[in-house]
Amino acid sequence: MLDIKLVRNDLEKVRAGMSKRGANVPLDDFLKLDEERRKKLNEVEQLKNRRNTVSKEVGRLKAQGQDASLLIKEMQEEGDRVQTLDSEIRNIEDKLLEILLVIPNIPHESVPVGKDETENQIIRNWGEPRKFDFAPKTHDEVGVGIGIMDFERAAKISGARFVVMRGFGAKLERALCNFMLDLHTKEHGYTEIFPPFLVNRDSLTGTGQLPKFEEDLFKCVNGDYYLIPTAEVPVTNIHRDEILDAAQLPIKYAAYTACFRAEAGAAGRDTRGIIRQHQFNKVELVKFTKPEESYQEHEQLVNDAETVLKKLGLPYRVVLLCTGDQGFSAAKCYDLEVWLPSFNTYREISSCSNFEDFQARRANIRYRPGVGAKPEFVHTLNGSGIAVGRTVAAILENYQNEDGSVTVPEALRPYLGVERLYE
RNA sequence: GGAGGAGUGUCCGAGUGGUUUAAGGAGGCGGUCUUGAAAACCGUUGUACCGCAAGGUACCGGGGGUUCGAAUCCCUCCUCCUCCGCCA
Repeated sequence: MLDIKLVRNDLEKVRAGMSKRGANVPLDDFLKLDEERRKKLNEVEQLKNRRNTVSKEVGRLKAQGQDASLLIKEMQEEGDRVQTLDSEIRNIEDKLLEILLVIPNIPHESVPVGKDETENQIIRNWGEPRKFDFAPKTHDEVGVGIGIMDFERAAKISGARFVVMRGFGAKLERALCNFMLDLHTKEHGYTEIFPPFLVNRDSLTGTGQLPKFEEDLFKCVNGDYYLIPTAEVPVTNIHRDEILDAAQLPIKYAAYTACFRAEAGAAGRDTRGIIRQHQFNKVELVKFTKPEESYQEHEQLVNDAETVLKKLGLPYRVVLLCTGDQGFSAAKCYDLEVWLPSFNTYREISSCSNFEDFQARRANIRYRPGVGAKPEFVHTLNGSGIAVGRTVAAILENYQNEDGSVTVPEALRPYLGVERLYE
């Protein structure tokens, strides 16, 4: 959510930000409503002031046994006006909030202006895509081949975009989760969190998924619960409506969760394999920082996520998303893209965003800069550290052998207990 | 799911319609005293919104209502505790 004062006082900056994104928002309606609200607020507060004064006088008169019926009668009439104004103001505030909640964040100045993913900027590459002396298979061919993935039974049990992982496949998922959590908690200083997978509306509004992206979410039919699309939601909302100590910052959390996405609008895309599933595992990194430190923490967050790929020996590149490709809440976002031989290209495996105070304002997450100082909004950041399902796909494709077996990356051997996966 | 109890400021805690602009205590901050510290004493200590300012308005779990006036009365929702039932 943008600062209402920024919209009011620096409309041009907001307009420029929106146009860089290609977003169309009703800013003029907003300003008109805002002005109307202030006008009515002024009037009603004056009336209330009078009412408060007169009511005290009534109390005083009654305490002295005197008649106050004249004053009471007078206030009865004003009461109606107060009630009307109050409800009008509530109405306007609802509308203002409604608009404010669907305005995306303003991109940071370092973000390249562009309309879609073709204008993203490649920042750096790591590792050399392997040259195969045989025709590499797709990850699902490899997985099905060695009996660790079962799509047919998953379709029977649940439907399309699900997979049953079996034996060392299941163990590989678990090993990767543990490997990533160990890395981030032991070497990068994150505190491990295991949050709820079902959250309420307020949490999803806090991080920006609601009200605009309801169709991407799975909603429970009984109770006001949604399945989390990412651990970002429950973990960021841990500190909703809180005032944090400056000394605590930055707060760094790492969380494993399953993630659930409806993939509305992705029909026909990535239907093969486990690249795009309704349910997938992810280790997520979340930070709460002081505003002046968030961009430096953002770079470090990207490094922390990159370390996972480096240790696994998976070639990847870092991409800075352009204004038109950024998520709704982000001010700046880097994607990590891993090399997938069967696609003959890099595919997103991690997304690391700085939201500045956009989420903090929605979720009311503040900190006190010093003793007695006024609370200010923190900056929130998060990034995949990293998506487990896509990592499985990347390992199966990059580490496959001609006989259909898969070499286990060295970093994972202590977790899996074997050096090679085969049928 | 059923029955009962409870939610007050950073914390504890008083307060069932009118000087409550929320008592009192603890903690924090500032000061006096002291070589220093402790103790004692004095002062101070929430958030948001409107306003150039003076100032005003709102907030006692959330929302709505009654009333000239609500922490206090009514409705509704949420959370926590106790007991019962069910349950991994």
